Amino acid sequence: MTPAESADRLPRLPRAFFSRSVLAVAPGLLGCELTHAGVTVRITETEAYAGPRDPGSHAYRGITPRTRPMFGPAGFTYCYFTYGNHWMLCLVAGDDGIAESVLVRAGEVVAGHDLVRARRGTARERDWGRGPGRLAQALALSREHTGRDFCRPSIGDPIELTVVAPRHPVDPDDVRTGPRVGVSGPGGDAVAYPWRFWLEGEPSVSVYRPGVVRKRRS
DNA sequence: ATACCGATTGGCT
DNA sequence: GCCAATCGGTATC
Repeated sequence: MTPAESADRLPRLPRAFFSRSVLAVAPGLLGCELTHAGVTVRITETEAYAGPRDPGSHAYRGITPRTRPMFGPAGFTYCYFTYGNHWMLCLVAGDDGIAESVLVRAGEVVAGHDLVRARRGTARERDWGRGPGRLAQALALSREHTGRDFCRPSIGDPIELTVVAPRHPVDPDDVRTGPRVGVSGPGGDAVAYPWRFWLEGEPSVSVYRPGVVRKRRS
């Protein structure tokens, strides 16, 4: 079965799925299958970022050209570039005007192995989607994929990205939560923001790394 | 116009 | 475990 065929067996998750609170959407994406550019991954790790009141979010300082998709309706992508090398994939959640999004941090490659092998170079298979930068590279996502409607792609401007429900149900006992990875400042607070979600025992889940402590810019 | 920095990764010790 | 790479976005002057 080709990746496109497997993705087409199940309907896309509807916009209503993403229009809920990001704290429901982020864990709800675990086990779901994400397909883009010939590759399908099973999502194993996500993080929630919640609006201008969340100091760990890019939306904390208000709307900017880069973060604009986050302030729009659910069901759109927010892709951004960081550290001079890496693209990240976020899926916008919540209501229009509420800046919420889910960072897709890791996934297990379930289709399109040959494409991923070519895109990820010498990396071991376990590392193909282990971390948000690696995952975006496996899925061939970059600047042209931000701000795109993946629930109802517009005619003539297709984004070939689909998210479908888990092929096999996720056991709730396998879902773990903890502090977000690499978030500096108060947004990395393990008690106030335990907004990282992952599937226990999955080799593709990225390693935890605390954010660097630095004083908050005024 | 310029300085600072990051929701990371890969290579090396 | 440690650290350099690398550059666009954002803030600041």
